[in-house]
Amino acid sequence: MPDLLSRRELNKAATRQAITDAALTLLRAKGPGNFTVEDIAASAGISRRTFFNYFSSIEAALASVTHGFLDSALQQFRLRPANEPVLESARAALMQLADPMTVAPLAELFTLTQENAVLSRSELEAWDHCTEEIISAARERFAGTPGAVVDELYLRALAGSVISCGKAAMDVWFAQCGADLSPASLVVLRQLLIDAMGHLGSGFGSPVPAASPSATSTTATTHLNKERL
Amino acid sequence: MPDLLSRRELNKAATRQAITDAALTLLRAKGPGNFTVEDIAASAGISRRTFFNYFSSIEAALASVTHGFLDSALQQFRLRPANEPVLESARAALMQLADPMTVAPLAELFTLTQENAVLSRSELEAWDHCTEEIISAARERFAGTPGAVVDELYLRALAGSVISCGKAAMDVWFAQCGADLSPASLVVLRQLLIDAMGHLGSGFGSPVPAASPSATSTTATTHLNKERL
DNA sequence: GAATCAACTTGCGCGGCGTGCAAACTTGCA
DNA sequence: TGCAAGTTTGCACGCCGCGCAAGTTGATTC
Repeated sequence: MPDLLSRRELNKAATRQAITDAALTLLRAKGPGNFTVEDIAASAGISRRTFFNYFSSIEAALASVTHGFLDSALQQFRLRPANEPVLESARAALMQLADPMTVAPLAELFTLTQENAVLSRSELEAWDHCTEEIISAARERFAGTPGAVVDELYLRALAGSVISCGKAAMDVWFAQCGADLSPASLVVLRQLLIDAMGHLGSGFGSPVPAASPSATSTTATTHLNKERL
Repeated sequence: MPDLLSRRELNKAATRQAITDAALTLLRAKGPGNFTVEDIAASAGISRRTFFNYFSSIEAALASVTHGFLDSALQQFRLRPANEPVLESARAALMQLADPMTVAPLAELFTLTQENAVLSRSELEAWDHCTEEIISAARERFAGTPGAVVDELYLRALAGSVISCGKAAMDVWFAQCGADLSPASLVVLRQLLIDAMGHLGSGFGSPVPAASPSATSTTATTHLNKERL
């Protein structure tokens, strides 16, 4: 009993990491769908069977990257003060993650995964899982206020929308910037996240339509977001 | 030669239908994961290989139900006037579908699928696919107005949120009403859809029922508990 | 340290999946 | 009628995902 983390736990964590590393390496080298579990196992120095002790499929192994990202997003969300509006908490939580270290793995996975149906399935699952977690977190928050009846529809609609907007921002970012992780690119990402939350906070009211010539929505919506507080 | 639909097309449609019917029947009888492609093929009177000519997996075959539902939702959406606000179009489109005939298959699939991770994966894919379609539809709509620069973020965030809210309404409905397809239950569903779109349109402004006795959502959901019984 | 037990790894086997291929069979059309 | 194009089917193959039982490794106790 030397450490808080026993040798066993360390080994497991290391193995898990080795698997995802191997999977990512192979994904880079061969492209999606062109390698097998056996390849990953060999590359990670374990048996095929052991792979399945950790992940139920190749996609699951790769999706752990997304899970990691979303988990830390959730962690940030939970750190926000309970009396803060949910939208603002979400915005702040996402903001924390728009730094190179955190975003880089996800960005790479996106670029390697894009245009591949099989893989993106697990990605969808990861985002959905995160939605459920946010629902839980928000429910706990509301449950703190005494006598309140938690409106399940409100919770689920809100959480789902927040996630959708976060995802939309990511999608647009990848479409525009590719795997570019430069500071300028990350500024764009942050702004997209802010804008998306702004749209959501303002009920998708004005921004886009037709005639209005100027206002690329970037500047317009940030203010809206601020007013909503 | 005789018909607009050739014999070939009719046969294909019939086979496709036979497959999904067989899959649903087996799902009802044995539960998710407890039957094979071979079972479906036998039950549909075709070979295992032919099954794979139509669907790439059992889940895909079952998800065709969801696809059908969402496709008709999309069709309704496209029928709305182009100058109408997107949110209103979405609300109206979803409203059209809250009738027994349309909702029944989806409801059953939900109840049979719930609590099963493997199946819900394909469901997620179906919803995601619908999101992409809505993005296309909305883009076309905006592109119709000359000189407009279509804001991709706005589009994707909005479409994703609309779908999320629709899904949230469905989830809450199933959780509360189960597979109940009575008129009263469908009224509840309609109200949930309206409320969800309302939340979205108001930027999720009135946080949570809590103290505020106002608004549609509170009344709708409380009625619901009564009727549930 | 030796004994012990729980946790983890590994090889094996098995049924099922998804697909390329080539040989039948069906439909559309001249 | 006969040919061209489209469909179904059986076969074979590699891979997947998991149960099982036998090893191996890490922690605990005396």
